Amino acid sequence: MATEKKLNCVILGLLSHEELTGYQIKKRMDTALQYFWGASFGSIYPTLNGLLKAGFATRRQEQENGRTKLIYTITPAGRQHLQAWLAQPVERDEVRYETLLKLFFGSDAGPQRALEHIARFRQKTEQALPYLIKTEQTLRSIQDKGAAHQYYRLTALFGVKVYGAYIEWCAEAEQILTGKDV
Amino acid sequence: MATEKKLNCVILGLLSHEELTGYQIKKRMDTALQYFWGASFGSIYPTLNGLLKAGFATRRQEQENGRTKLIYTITPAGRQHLQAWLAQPVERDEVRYETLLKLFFGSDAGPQRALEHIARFRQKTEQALPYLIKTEQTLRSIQDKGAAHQYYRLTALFGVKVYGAYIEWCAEAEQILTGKDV
DNA sequence: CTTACCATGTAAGGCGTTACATGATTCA
DNA sequence: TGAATCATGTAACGCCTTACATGGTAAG
Repeated sequence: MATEKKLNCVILGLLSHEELTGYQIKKRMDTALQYFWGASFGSIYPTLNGLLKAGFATRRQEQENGRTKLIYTITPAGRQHLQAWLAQPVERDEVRYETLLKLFFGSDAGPQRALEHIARFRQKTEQALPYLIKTEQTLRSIQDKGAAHQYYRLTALFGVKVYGAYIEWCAEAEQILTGKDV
Repeated sequence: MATEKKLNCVILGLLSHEELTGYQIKKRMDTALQYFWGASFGSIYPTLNGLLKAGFATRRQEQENGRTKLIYTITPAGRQHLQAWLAQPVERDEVRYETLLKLFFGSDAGPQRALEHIARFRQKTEQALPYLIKTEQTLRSIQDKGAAHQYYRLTALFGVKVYGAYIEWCAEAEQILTGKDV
């Protein structure tokens, strides 16, 4: 079956928990999945159509205050497909840190430039960290109320750990670049 | 100029340090850049041709034991282009953790499955970590001999920190899933 | 009244992977 | 002699982002 398209599985996964519109799916990606997966509207809507055609989801229209919503629901076939994918080993985790690229090649540009890149990286990280910490704490407190919470918590914890490591690294990198390093 | 293609910059960056063949470039990506950037031959060779056409690199042929090598060298225009890119703020760092996806949606599949995914993730991480630690230590010891080493060290240190966080997370996640968590 | 948000989609174009195709050398 | 490594490239195909296109509602 030649490597399943991941976005299919992400969306199927989200739909396995609750009915959603395309717009809401995008919001989940920008919040709960933010630190480990992302997608744009331009890929979400066509993917939803693909899911429909494949019989993995159905949709219905609803009006809410004059706004038309297309609400997607996962089908039994969709659940089955998702479970099959979930059971398979991970093919590949991918990272692409442009920040590290700019540091790796940054010796000619000098420490000032490197420190700027690190500062921006730190800022983004520090901005996202409180959300992650709060999410992890919330999920911890309710993990006995619904099996899924424990699994969400796992991923939030990952974010907390990794973002924490980012911040530590920023501090050490700054020390090294300013010569305050041992 | 509509967002520079990153692989151009990665390759230009590598060439700014030393002359390389396409094959060697691939090797650098599989070792030194491994934990923050990757690319396949199918993208490297066409990109090298693009660099040639753009005037950012030149190449010459050499024979070594009957093997034909095409060795690429960065041009002044290439260096200038690289420096301009280096000076611009990072547009986006990207991560895509399939492992976390499988955990996030993994409640129906149960803890056993989740633990398997974590075990494989841990294994890959533990396998790569010694290389990172050794690299960081080596670069630390020689960072006064050549400015670039300090910048390499920064990225190796990033790898050490982040992979360390991965391992910590694996341990905690296992505790949570096996109910040994507080 | 205007900005932000809710809501859905298409089109163009770029980027990248996989698979294919070829061929030499080195080492066990 | 067979496997691994060195070495270069193309073609098909898929996936995704950006930009475009549209239109309603809520809040300040």
